[in-house]
Amino acid sequence: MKAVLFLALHTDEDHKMMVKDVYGRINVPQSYLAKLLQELSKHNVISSARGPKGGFYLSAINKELPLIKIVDVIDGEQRLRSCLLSIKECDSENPCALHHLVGNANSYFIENLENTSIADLIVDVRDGKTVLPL
Amino acid sequence: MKAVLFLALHTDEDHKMMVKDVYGRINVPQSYLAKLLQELSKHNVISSARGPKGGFYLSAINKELPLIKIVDVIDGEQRLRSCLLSIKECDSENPCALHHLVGNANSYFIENLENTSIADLIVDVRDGKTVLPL
DNA sequence: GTTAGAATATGATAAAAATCAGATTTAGGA
DNA sequence: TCCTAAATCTGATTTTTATCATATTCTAAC
Repeated sequence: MKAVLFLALHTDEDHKMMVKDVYGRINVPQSYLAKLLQELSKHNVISSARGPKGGFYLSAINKELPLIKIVDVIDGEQRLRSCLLSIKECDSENPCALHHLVGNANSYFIENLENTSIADLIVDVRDGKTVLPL
Repeated sequence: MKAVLFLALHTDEDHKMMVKDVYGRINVPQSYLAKLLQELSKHNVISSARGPKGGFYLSAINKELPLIKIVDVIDGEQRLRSCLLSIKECDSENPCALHHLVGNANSYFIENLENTSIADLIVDVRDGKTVLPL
């Protein structure tokens, strides 16, 4: 997530960045970051170009993607969507014991991830409304 | 969490249960469950008695404990309380890029864990309002 | 075309979390 | 008092996740 936002902030089709120029800026080990970015690239969440002048970057299309894409690719679609007690049939009709504790908090969060694009976030960062450190 | 709720439902000072009678009911490996229960017992979230006629159980006092205690003992206090981007200084004054996506969803959840006791949950289970399977 | 610089692919290692196993302590009952 | 049944303690093993290393493929520029 940090890496994608960082790339969104600093790259586009004409300005790419290599892993070795990113990992130090966001405090993520180089090799791990490389694997994550490759995974995101493979699933077309971010873009990449090989060879000299190559690197990772976010195209205009990439930047319009909802944030949930990043989560789904890296952590899997179940990560945010499964019941707290891992009960398959848990829903508002047949709620598990913890269901009401979450209430709509989780779906609220998921919907935000679905309705917010990468571009939306960097607007706020550029405006100084939010921060993206380390 | 499942184990504690299960114990809350089936035990008290006069009716204890051993790990071997619990793990199968909640689909948790015996040894892992044993370690978790010992940890909870050590921190007085649940009660235990050694020797014959011994076992784990929830005292009346245990049952009045807020659910957050379980999370804090097992996963640590930071598990639910740290910023999504792991930024130390992230708060509403100085929000990280993802801060508003969570909004009050997380604090809503945490407050529910703080304000709901184990006993509160088993009332609903006993009334058939919620389920506690596997 | 050749070279060099980048991502990509693949598998190995390290660290963390989950799980297992066994020795130790405690307590109830004969 | 002794035996047995339970939790407790400790460390080992397994599994998962994170991290590393390296060979391969692609591509821009000369």
